[in-house]
Amino acid sequence: MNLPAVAVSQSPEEKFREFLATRPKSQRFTGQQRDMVRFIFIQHDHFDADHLLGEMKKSGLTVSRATAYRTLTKLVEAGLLRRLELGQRTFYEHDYGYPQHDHLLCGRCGKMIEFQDPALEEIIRQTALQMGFQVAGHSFVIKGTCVDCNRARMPKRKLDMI
Amino acid sequence: MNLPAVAVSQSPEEKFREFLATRPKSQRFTGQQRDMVRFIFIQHDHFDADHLLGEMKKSGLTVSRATAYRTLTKLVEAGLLRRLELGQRTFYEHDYGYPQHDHLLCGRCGKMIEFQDPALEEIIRQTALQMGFQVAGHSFVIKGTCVDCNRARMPKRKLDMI
DNA sequence: ATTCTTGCAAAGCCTTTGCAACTGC
DNA sequence: GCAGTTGCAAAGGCTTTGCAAGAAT
Repeated sequence: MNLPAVAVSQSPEEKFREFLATRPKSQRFTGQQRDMVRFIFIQHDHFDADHLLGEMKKSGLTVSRATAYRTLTKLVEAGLLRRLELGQRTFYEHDYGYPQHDHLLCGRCGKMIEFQDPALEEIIRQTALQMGFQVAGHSFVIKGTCVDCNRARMPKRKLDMI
Repeated sequence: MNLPAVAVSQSPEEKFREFLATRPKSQRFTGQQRDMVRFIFIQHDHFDADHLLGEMKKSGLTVSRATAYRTLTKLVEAGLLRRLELGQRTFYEHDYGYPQHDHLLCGRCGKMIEFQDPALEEIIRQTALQMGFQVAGHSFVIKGTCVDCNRARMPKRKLDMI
């Protein structure tokens, strides 16, 4: 958890119930969905479907792969999760109760580091204006090597010399 | 072709030959590879493997799917092509002889619009500095609806009113 | 001649889907 | 009880790979 949370009045579970109830054709809130929402919002991780299934199973919760994918899609539609497309894999992270941000991705350890920069919004706004483009969203990932992996790779002296 | 090309002294084909010859274990330049390099650099498109195979076949050039993928990988390693990961698909575009830039992606027609903004470099530099992150590259895509698709969807009057 | 490349088909990965059984509402 | 959800297994879409035949140096 890198960035300060955003104040929200409803629990993720409540918000999801509400979302389901107010859909064009009302949808149901099931036990598996409840387990998933709770499990996902206990911790603040970036995760993919496979990772989630593994962790839930470890905790004694059972959800089928198909249901996991189907529910993740709904959670995104509900505004609870944000989808991150990295390479060929899809990752998810909290959207509800968490500020908009972007990521640095370490190619060595796979760690994702969050950051915010208001200047980015401005670039997007300006570019869109100039191009007559109507923005729906964006994806921005800086790739490289994180501090820890850098330190591990490079002798201390060399770092001092820089 | 949106942005002005960058002056280069070698043809893409020459550059690729040189790349192959100077690899740790020297690699060969084959007929299929030559066909691909030439074909790719005749036009300035964003394309994926499937699209490339289709267009080449139309032009009477034959390359197997496996070879296409293998050669595209080498062209990226050689610095001739840049890889763009969009959703689950991988796209390619010219890197050699073409300036660094980012993209707007229209969700309706799939068009990719290129743009440059020096402020982005600065954001990357600053963020990396602050996080002790060593940058290797980045991917930045603004998603939404392009001018043409906007016009097509919206009655003219409404546009005038804005 | 040697060693790398090609093409085919098979396999890999992640994700989606058809369908019968099941379960919220 | 009706309509939406689950789980299974099968299928999908894109990419990679093992291997024998072919080509570049």
